[in-house]
Amino acid sequence: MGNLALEPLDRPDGMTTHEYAHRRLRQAIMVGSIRPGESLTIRGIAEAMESSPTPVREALRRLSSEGALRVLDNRRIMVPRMTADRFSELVSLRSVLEQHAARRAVPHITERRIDRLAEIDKAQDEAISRKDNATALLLNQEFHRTLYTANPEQVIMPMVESIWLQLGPFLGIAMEHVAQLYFVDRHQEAIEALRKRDEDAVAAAIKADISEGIGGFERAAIENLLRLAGQ
Amino acid sequence: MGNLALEPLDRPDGMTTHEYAHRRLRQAIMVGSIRPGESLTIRGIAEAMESSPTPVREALRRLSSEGALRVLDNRRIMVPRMTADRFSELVSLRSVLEQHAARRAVPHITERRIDRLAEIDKAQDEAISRKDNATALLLNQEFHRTLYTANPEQVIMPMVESIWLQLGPFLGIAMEHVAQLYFVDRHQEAIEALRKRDEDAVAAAIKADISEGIGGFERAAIENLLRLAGQ
DNA sequence: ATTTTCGAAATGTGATCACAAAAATGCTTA
DNA sequence: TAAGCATTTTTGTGATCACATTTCGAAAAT
Repeated sequence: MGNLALEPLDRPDGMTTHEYAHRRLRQAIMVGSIRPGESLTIRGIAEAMESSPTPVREALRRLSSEGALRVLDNRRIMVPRMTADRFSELVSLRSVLEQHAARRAVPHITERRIDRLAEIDKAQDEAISRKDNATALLLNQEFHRTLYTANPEQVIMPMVESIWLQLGPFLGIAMEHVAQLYFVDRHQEAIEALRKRDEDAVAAAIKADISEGIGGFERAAIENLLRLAGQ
Repeated sequence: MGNLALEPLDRPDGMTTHEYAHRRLRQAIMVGSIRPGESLTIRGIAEAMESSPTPVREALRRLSSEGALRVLDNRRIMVPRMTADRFSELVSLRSVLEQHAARRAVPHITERRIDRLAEIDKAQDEAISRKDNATALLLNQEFHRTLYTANPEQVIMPMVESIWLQLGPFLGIAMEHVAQLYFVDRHQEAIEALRKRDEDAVAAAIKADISEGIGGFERAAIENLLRLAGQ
């Protein structure tokens, strides 16, 4: 039904349609432009991106495996609704997972990569100071991703991305209803710990970054926010 | 191509073909009957289970999101090969993830469920004593799953299942080349800790269960095993 | 004997169609 | 006005087909 708010995305040559559909839907879910609870139709998406059901279905299956979508008993597909319990579960898992990812990255980190982290952090600070929440959020993700992908063996990253994707829609709602997002910056602390190759300190910085950042949402605040958004 | 070793699986009424294909392939990968490195073809699978490419493709996309399959640049699909590094990464992540899952389950555990855990553990002991490795492995999974699913909020379990799935093919190889699998039983310890609702003790039991169990594979042993299997 | 080349077969991909189930709509009835 | 019912539309699903790319195998050339 509703005309999806699917911003056209850059599509490199040779990218298959189902991969493109996956990327585009993923992006839309991540920034919260598909509202939780809203149900998606295969034909609707196919029409919106001028393709056909087959590749769209593949994209939807992948996204449901990634936790971004939920398949109901009626086979209807929707973005899962957030609850205070689910939020708490997601945040605590994110903390544990990312601390571990950070620890496993430390032995592989290079000075060059640490420099890149510093640059990303600087760009994020600038985005924050000009109140560009969306960009700041993206740069925050890039900071974390750049750290964890120092580890050449990538089994954790897809799981971290899955958590981000599941938290995304709620953050989208939060950004709509909260005047100014509160950004924490434990990144500098993490960078200093990385220079010393101090695993414990890096993990501690990541833990603080998450618990003081997204983990800072009080239970009552979450329920209030969801009520405001009509969820 | 190779005739897939796809054992027919029970198919409940109303189960869609793509879900059935997913289950069947998943099972085959989990027990290692599809060899790592062997490449799968969509048409081959479709023919083997007497269906058509469309639902098989959906199943394959899900499995690749779950880490069970890897899509190569040539778009060929295969079960990823194990390496000593990947194994270490998987096991350490499994430990962290399952300790956390166990902790989050404790507040929701009931005496009835603890009783069920005791029953599963007993059945596993029996399977071990009659050297039925395959059943023992399955019951071990069921023990862990029964514990973690006490938590009604299920965001961790799919990730744990993903880890198991990625470890599965290697365990299959191990079972072929090792005369007798060494099973640890820290389950009794976990059960006692659960009766006391002692989170730390439960987590410690799970950690020990994993590090002494699958984590007991020495690096050299893994490489040796892989060489034996022609990997 | 090894490498190269060229045609045939196999394969991934995406669009289309038919079918059955589910949802929506409009009408009738209490 | 509200509830029940039948019809129509929408939707998920799975099979089939056409097309482009890749892979494979045999023959030819070095």
